[in-house]
Amino acid sequence: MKFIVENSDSDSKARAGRLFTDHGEIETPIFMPVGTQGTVKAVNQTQLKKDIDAPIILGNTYHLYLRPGTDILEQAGGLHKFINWDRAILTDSGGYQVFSLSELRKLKHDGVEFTSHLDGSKHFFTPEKVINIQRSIGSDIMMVLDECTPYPCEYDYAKKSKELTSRWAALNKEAFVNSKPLYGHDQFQFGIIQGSVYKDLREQSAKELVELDLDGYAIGGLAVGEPAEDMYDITGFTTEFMPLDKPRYLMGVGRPENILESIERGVDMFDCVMPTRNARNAYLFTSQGVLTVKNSRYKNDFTPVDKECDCFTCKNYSKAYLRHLYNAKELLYFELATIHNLRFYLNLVREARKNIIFGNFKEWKTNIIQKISNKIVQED
RNA sequence: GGGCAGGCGCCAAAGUAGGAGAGUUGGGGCGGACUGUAAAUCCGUUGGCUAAGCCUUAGGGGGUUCGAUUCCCUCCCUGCCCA
Repeated sequence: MKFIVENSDSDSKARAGRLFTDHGEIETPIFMPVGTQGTVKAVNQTQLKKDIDAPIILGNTYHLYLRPGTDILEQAGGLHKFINWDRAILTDSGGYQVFSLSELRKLKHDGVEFTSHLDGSKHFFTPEKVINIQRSIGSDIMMVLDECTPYPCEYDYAKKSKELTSRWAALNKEAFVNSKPLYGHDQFQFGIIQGSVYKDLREQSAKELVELDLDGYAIGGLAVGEPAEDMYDITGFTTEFMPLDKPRYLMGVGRPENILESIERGVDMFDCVMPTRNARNAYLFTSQGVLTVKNSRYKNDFTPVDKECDCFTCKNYSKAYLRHLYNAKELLYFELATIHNLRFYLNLVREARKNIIFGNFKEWKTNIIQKISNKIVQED
């Protein structure tokens, strides 16, 4: 995989890079909208391109495997064709479902057994199987199977889990080498560094994965309930052991301020359900702070969600209208709110990139975080 | 005009063969949470006050009773049926 670091910030580890895939270039730092089931909830692919301008989105191996299933995906010619998306796709392996569906799975030495949340059927995921499914999906970036540990996590468990993840990663690599893309475009594979909040485990995990010479490396198992300071600390510590010339992906993160702090610590890629899920739950991000648009104080506020925002929603509609749509349970609400939040996230990382290139990332970051992380209480 | 069935908190209802209590369930309102999505979900709250207590409340008024949302009388209102 070709990845070039174009510019590094002088007084932090922040970098501006460019990632090349057969489905387009991705300027980093980047935020990748989550589209678990082959759709970023509430918005369509044209909106993702035109209104949000996302160069890459996520899909999920576990969910797509259960439904529609690999046979349908293969008949469709892969996920890109199936969902009519010609930009990049990264698929998570199902490792997060090991965590989030913990009551429905059993961890084994060689894989994980899931009880489908859809119909109760049993399925067994191994590193090899996860690669094969992702071959059927045809994602540009495939993630290795891992265990995303919960928080808090005992040291001994974190150690065992990290060992499991490293062992699986080697098997992933083997399956990767022994298989081929199905649809004529290249696919790459990222490893996932685990180790909970324990630095020695993080270091070992990073080294073990780097040894496998994968196309990129992710930091997993963070943003699962630990204090933000721990997340920053572990992130900054872990990137020290990640190759400079490969993309670094912090999985599942996060709030806008989390992303900026992690960019400072050397991370290039992010994903999170927060902008999409929170949009659906009336929580909107703006340049002046966060707001809950369902609150009664907005019932006659006919100004845009964010005066400084250039998104379709802010250019055309008011907070009062969004609040009305939300309260009336109108479907247009989800679309407008999701467009706004995703545009905000993508604009934020684009701005971060500019400021890294300008060389004043840290100063910009400090100022912007102060503005965007407060809760708007007064009318602005 | 007559008969029958009803009127319970913002709304719609449940319940009470008289007995704990501003009191059940939905909805609505209000507030909060959400971090590699089992999430258009979940949680809290929703009479008043001089608030670990007190006051006022089940269509209005009156009665029986130690005690009434529940029983009786009367008036008002709603729905259905008959003239």
